[in-house]
Amino acid sequence: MSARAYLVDDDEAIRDSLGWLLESRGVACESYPSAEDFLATWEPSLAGCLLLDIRMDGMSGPELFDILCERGSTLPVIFLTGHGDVPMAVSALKKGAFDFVEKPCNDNELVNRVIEALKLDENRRAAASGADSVNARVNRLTTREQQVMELILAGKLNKVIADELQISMRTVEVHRANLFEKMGVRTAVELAQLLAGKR
Amino acid sequence: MSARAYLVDDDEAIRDSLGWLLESRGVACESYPSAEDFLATWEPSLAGCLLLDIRMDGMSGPELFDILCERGSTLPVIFLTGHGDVPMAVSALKKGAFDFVEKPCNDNELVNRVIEALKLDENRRAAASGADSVNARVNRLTTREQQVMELILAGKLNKVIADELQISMRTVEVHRANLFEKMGVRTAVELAQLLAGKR
DNA sequence: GTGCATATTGTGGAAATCCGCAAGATCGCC
DNA sequence: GGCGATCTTGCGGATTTCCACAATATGCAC
Repeated sequence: MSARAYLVDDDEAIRDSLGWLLESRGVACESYPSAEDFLATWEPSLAGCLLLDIRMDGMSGPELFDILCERGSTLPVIFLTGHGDVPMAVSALKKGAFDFVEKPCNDNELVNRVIEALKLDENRRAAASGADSVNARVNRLTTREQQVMELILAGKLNKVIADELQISMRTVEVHRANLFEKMGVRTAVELAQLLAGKR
Repeated sequence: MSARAYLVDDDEAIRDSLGWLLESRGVACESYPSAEDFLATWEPSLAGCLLLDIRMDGMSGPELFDILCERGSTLPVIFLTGHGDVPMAVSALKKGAFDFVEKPCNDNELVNRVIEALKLDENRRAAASGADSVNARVNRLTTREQQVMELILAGKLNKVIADELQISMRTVEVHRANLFEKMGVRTAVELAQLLAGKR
């Protein structure tokens, strides 16, 4: 499923006009008539951004946003509202909403925001995939190799590691070489930088 | 100068009442009748938070905020406004304002926000001082030592470093030992972790 | 000129790392 | 029982690091 704008609004006229606007600017778009409908479809891999009406029958926009956040969604959310409400805007933005715009709004502005949001999501996913590949590599390490890695990252010498793990230095050397191989690094420094901030 | 709430509002009545409210809750407070007055006093070392009225004679709150941001201020800013304006709230928060509250507002709420803002600033400064101490140490390194450090962080062996810098291995060893000493680390791994994310 | 910081190099030895070669033990799975 | 993954160890040599001792050169500031 490629990246697209997910539009959630209970007003069919708005879904149609906004959907047409976005498509006409080259932004793929998918519409949902209720928060519940979108929530049923949502999964963490959905990429793109979310255009969310505030007031809807059933679940409100902010309620959906809260639930998605709890479930680990990082989808940038642009709130749409017909009735200006400062506290709600403040609350939404402080919770991490991408934007909060009042209807009616300038078409160009809105499309630009959507494009910005799509770009943000793309960048985030690119960064996360890097982290994932590192995690995947860490998980391929055997238990012993992970233990040795911890001690290497603590800056300890092989002899000290051998002592702490109650094994011979030679064994430590073997684990060390194997885990470097698996992690795709050639020195302890590279390893430290690869895992910077991950422990 | 200890941390405090800086209150900027052109309405003397509000300065007095808000100042009294904050003081009565144990929050040190300092008032300014105009954005220009505060700007004249401001310096990067000012710690605490800023309570900023939107509409004022002369420079407006958002204008002051923009200028402070340009000058590198990290002071959390709470905007105060009497006339709800969603686009302005959105703009302020997206630029990094801490909060945006409408007057009149609940006293307890406001004091709580101020306390949160003060805590945020304190945490930020604590984190920054750690980073600063690292930067200070880096700055104490000589040019050559910094060059050698870069290459060490690139995971290169002393012999390679010697080759690239066109100096003897022995000299690299000397620089290496000296910079480790100055940076307060004992291994290249510790060095890499100390500078994680800083280059 | 003197003094200080910086940069440079050499010698030589102790300590540590890196690595190929070889091999034994355990454990779970088919 | 056999196979594969994992953990383990030893030997020996090449390579690298670490460091004390010793020394020369340059440039800047007082």
